[in-house]
Amino acid sequence: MLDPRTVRTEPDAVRASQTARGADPTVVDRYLDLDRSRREAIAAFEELRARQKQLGRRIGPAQGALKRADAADRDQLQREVDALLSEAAGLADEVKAAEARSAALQSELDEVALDLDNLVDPAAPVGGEEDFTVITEVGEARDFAAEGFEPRDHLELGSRLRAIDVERGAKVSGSRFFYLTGDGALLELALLNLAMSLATRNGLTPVIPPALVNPAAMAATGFLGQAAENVYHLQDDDMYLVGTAEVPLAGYHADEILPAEDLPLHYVGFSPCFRREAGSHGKDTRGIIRVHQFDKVEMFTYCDPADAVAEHDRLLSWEREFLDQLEIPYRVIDVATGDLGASAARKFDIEAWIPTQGRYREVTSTSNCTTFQSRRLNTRFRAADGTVAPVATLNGTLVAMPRVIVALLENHQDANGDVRVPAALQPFLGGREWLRAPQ
RNA sequence: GGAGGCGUCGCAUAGUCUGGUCUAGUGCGCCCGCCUGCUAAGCGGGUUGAGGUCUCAAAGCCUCUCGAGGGUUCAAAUCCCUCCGCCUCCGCCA
Repeated sequence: MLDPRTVRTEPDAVRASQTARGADPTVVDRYLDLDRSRREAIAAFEELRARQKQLGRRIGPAQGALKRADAADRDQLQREVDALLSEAAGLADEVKAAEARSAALQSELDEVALDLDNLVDPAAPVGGEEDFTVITEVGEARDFAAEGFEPRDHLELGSRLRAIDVERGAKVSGSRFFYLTGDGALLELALLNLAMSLATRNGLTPVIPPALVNPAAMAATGFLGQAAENVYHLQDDDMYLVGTAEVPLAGYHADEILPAEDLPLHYVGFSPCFRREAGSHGKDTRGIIRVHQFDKVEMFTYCDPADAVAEHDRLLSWEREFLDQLEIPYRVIDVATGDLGASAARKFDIEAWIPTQGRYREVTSTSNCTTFQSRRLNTRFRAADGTVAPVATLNGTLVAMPRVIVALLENHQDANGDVRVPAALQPFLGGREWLRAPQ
């Protein structure tokens, strides 16, 4: 949700931002029209309501006087009370009508406001999905030809190691489900522990949140908008399965005013993630690149909006630190305006090199949502001078398990199909240097 | 799943039975000022959030806000309904 004052005072900037995203800029004008009508309706209602209150305050005393009155005064007072009551009754109807009109315009405005995406950061590259800019490339893709063997893909490696089982996943749950077994299961736990130790060393607070949330939490994070078709909904209980820990971490401080001295707040949540993957039939059908359920470690920051850009860089640096430790080649891209998602002003993706695909694939993503998300969540902070204002929120992936496992297996395989364990991960795998197929 | 109790402006509490004098009182905490070698005490004032209006801005004025949403009424913290949360007891259960 944008600040209404921004739309009012800088409509051109909002239009330009919408255009950069490939979204509709004329929403701004519909918004401004409705906003004007709404404010007129509020003024009309409040004026009537004030009159009603003034009138109402005279009724009690008048009735009291009537009760105590002598017979002589009674008729006169009775007439006065009756007059007051009938005037108040008429006014009550007007108030009710004016209030209804004002409420109707408010909800219309709220509806239109949903079509206004966050203002893009001027630093973000303008364009569509393909117009990202590459910020940096780290590490080098192995030359398997020079090493004299053809790399196996993650599913082949995972099956050989008895680490990944998609057949039984499909048997029990359907396509896009999988089991991690043996070293596969241990590998996820090792990645989790490495991530958590890195996060706590950097001062983040670990959180294990609920993965099932109510409609308010889901809506406030914006996932019931265009992403709604990818969200699992439990009809009987009207609950949603989260697609990321961002949802419960964002909802954590909803409707709160945080003391400025507590900021920035850094959380790191570990949760299962559920995604329906509607509309991606036929895409990434092999292996565990795209699945309906996986586990993820997600960072979430609440901060003073003035610090948001610096905090965004911190999240990115923590993501990079993690991949550096896994010795996986990757590149960092600055996502283009057309591919940001409604909440983000700017987004950096880290893409790991996947040898058997011969290209980079997204493994983590970090977004600066500025105050867009917090306005809907109603999460604010009290500055030193006592003023209250929306906080900025940012999120970033530390580990999305399946994709990191894919990158790890493929990049660290040897000619036999065994997989080298990077040094940083060894302490979390009982000191083992290799994952080898069981006999 | 069943029965009962509770939810008030940071915290604690009054008000709800019996609707209007609640423009929500009081204590504590916090902030400002006075007083004072300093500190404490004492004295005075302030202290929810949102929206609207006015304004360069502020002050001011108005409306809403007593867990949430509806209803009754000229008028709701107060009466009625639904929902949410917490507590106690019973049942079931990892």
